[in-house]
Amino acid sequence: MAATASRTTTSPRGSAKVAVPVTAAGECCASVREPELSEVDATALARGFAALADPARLRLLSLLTTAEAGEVCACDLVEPLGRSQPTVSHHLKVLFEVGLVAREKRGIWVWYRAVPERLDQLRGALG
Amino acid sequence: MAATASRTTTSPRGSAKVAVPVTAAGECCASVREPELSEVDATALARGFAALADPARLRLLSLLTTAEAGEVCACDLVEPLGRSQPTVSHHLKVLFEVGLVAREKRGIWVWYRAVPERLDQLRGALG
DNA sequence: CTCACACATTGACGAACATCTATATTGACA
DNA sequence: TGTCAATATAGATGTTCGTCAATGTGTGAG
Repeated sequence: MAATASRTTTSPRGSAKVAVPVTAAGECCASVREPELSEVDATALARGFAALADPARLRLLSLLTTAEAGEVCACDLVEPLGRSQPTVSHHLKVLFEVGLVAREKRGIWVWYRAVPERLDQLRGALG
Repeated sequence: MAATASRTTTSPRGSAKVAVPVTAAGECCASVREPELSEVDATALARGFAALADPARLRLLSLLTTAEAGEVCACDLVEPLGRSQPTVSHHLKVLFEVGLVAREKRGIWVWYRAVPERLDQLRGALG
């Protein structure tokens, strides 16, 4: 029950805006600053932030974004992370699936690099 | 095993940087752009992003940040969210505990507002 | 004092997650 | 072809999370 319709008491300042949003479902840049963020857009955004909601993945991103070569061999990510190889592989997969990192297989090794455009996209959703 | 030390094969370009970071543990603004983000900083950051990793909470933030009055009564958040009152209360608590929203009790009602500085802080951590 | 309402807390339950060990897959080289 | 190294996948396990119904807490009206 909205406060505006309740009791005989003084209502707490007119009810919340219900302005119908223009937010197209598949739009490029949903943001928290948009009125009435749709459930669909919110779910997509949440998936992005969920990928950032783990210390191991944040540290992976840190290692990748600050790598002077712009890319790092997966084999050089295991030890600094202090987790098992399968765990690191798992986290890299999560980051890859949400588009935060790209990978390229060269011979035996797989090289990972950050995708700054995707980071910017998520940053944009916060402001 | 780092690729640099393995086999007789051509090693994949010198091993990753191991530069000791200056990142003070309790520092204000840890970021993914910092080299060797510490586990402690990463965990703190991850907690922040975890609060953003849910559609319901993102929609709550959207409702709060775009409220023209700058604040919204909790009673006006339940229906637009399409979740039960206890669930909405739970999500507001999560947002409150990570500092993304502030609350003020006035009489029967509780008014919530977004804390843009905190949002900016998380945004800063991405760039 | 008592009732009705706003909001928070509790407890339960299923889903999702982080991590590990073990194993499969892929590519290089002898 | 067979072996070894780098990654990925599978399966298992303990933990965290989102949700709701039920209940508790506090506040204003009568």
